[in-house]
Amino acid sequence: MEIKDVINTIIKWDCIENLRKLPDECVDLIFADPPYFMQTDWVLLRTDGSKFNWVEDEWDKFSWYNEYDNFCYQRLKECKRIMKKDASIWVIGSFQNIYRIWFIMQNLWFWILNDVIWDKPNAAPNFSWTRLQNSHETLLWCTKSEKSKYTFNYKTMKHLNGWRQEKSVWNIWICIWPERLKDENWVKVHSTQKPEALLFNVITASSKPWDIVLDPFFWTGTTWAIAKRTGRNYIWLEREDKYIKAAEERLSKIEVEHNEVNDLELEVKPPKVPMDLLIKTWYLSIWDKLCDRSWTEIGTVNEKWYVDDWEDTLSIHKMSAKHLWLTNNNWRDYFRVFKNWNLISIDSLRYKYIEENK
Amino acid sequence: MEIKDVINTIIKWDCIENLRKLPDECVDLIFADPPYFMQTDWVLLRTDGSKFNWVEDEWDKFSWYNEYDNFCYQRLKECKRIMKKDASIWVIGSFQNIYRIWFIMQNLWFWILNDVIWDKPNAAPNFSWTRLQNSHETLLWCTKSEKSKYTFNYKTMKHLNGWRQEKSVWNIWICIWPERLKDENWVKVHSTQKPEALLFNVITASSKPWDIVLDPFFWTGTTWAIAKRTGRNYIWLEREDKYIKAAEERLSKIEVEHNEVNDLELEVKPPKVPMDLLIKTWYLSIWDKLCDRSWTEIGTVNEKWYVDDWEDTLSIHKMSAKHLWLTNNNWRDYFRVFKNWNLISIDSLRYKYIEENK
DNA sequence: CATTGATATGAATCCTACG
DNA sequence: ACGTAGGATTCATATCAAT
Repeated sequence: MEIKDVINTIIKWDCIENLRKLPDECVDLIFADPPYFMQTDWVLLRTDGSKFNWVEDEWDKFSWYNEYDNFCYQRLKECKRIMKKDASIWVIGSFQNIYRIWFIMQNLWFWILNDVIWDKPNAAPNFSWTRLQNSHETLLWCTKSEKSKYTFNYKTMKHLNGWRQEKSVWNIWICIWPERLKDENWVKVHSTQKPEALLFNVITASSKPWDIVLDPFFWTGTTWAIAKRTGRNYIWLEREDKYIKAAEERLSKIEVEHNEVNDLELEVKPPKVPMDLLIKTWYLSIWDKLCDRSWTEIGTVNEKWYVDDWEDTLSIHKMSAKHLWLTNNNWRDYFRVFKNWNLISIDSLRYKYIEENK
Repeated sequence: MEIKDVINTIIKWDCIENLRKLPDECVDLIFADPPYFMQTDWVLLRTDGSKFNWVEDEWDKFSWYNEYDNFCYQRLKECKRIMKKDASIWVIGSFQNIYRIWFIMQNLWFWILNDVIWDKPNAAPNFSWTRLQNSHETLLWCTKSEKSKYTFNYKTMKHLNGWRQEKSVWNIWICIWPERLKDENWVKVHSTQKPEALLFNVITASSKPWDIVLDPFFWTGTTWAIAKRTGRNYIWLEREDKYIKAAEERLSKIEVEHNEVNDLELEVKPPKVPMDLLIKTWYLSIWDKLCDRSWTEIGTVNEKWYVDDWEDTLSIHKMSAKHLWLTNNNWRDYFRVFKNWNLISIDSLRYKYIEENK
């Protein structure tokens, strides 16, 4: 089976068997929403006597931890296999399952980047008064290995968060009508439909346009709806007809939206301005005297862009480290140059270079 | 060793050996703050060249996962032994360790009630644009077994939360000066001092006045400061002199505060006044007509304190269930009695009985 | 005295291209 | 793969000095 056969189409199949048919290292992002394993054999009543519609679907009936562990292990193992080298995976769960899941994932040598809390301001209340209202779920954001050069769109997320860096706690409303899918009898199609805002955050934070996104569990297609809208590709594994029908209808209404967020226009990396460039362009001259910020003379820049003090010739980092009594130093703002009767930091020369050479 | 020898005093000892000396089933509440097993073996400098100080203490050094797992397992096992039958335990951690901790606790057959997120609005930022800012920690609230009749002060927590149900996400500031303890050189005494607000929530939610509170790890005594102030007893295990000194000084300044929260005055349970008592004392009469809240007559109370409708004789719960088309019902407020030309709920008769027969 | 600006700091698996 | 050198970066809050 090849990627071109499965991309951007809906294919009805059983999850695990066909996951196994996908080629190695073929997807960039996985969003996995395994069943939650809630052990609710009892009927939970509201205090007014009406029945609370709990998760009671057939897929949530696992009689043993072992069975659940094995279920997740098999799928997560396949996920790891089909992930590209630098892909990342998000797994969502609650206290009933997420701790077991991360234990399984650690055994598979996934590497965790963050555990993210989905804080639900409008979560269902606790009717029994016996515990705290369970108002959050947990997402694990992991890479295939410690060495992965994963995608993280820092600036885009910062932009979406009012220009402050995005935190590990996300305040997002749970899915309600009209976003919530209902069937012809006005019954919700799926008991754990995830809100679009959550998937939007996941996809925006950790994927690029044209990346291939996969959801290995068989839900309502929120993942693919957002993947399509944000201009990502998707592989769609779906098992049950009723879900396929709802999702197809939903997807047909969605068009790709091009904008600065979806197209990652904010992710321009700042240019690096190395010492030799500053010297070549005469922002810094060989034999310029370097001082620290209190006008103490340290040394001069030589023709190899190293710094000479009275006894050593060292890289700019090693030299600042030496004078700070450290073994290494990355303090970019340590050195000053005497120019126009002022002390100017090398960093400000870099900014000047960038400003004047746009 | 007996409880009377260790209660409300500071005892210098090595943690695990002396935990083993405590008798079985002697504490009501445990707050455990194990080392987080941070694997930070590099140096991070701020942009001004200063060093970012994170946890580098010896107590967080473990050779590998199994050593850490064993460390936690030994202590949590002892915790379970010394917990009273209905005691509960809170364990705090972050993604580096909390998933391993819960795996260990599941193997010890602890029963989880909630995982609580401590959302830190003023957490340290992420300096390097590589991940989301890690702005939370996780607490696991567990009982010794599924059958525990643990303490949960629902109404008190609701009161503290603006009369809304307390959630599983707590927004609490990290501990800063002046709350943060400093030594004579103005250096923080401990790298991981927990804020008092967090401990206050834990103790208030899950313990009663005079309960015995234990913290099996050797920190700055925030747990005991709050335990003392809220009128709980404590057992204090401490290892290092510098921590003992700081904590003793801190504790000497604290006095028990009596108020409606600490004394749980809001936790008045709905009165348990059985039907027969209401009838014996003439708050309710045999043959009184029972209605629902819309004046529809349901039936009458008979001499055996059951309810007769036109066809059945059932307990008060089964009867309300029948009329609500349910298999069972615990809605205490369903039935009304026609008295003085008003409909009065049976519950309000119970309150009246309690009020007039104190 | 009020306001402003510089400085300090907190349980964080926190860089990357090149040779 | 690994070592090395060079370059880029943070948020909320509190304190304290300066204006």
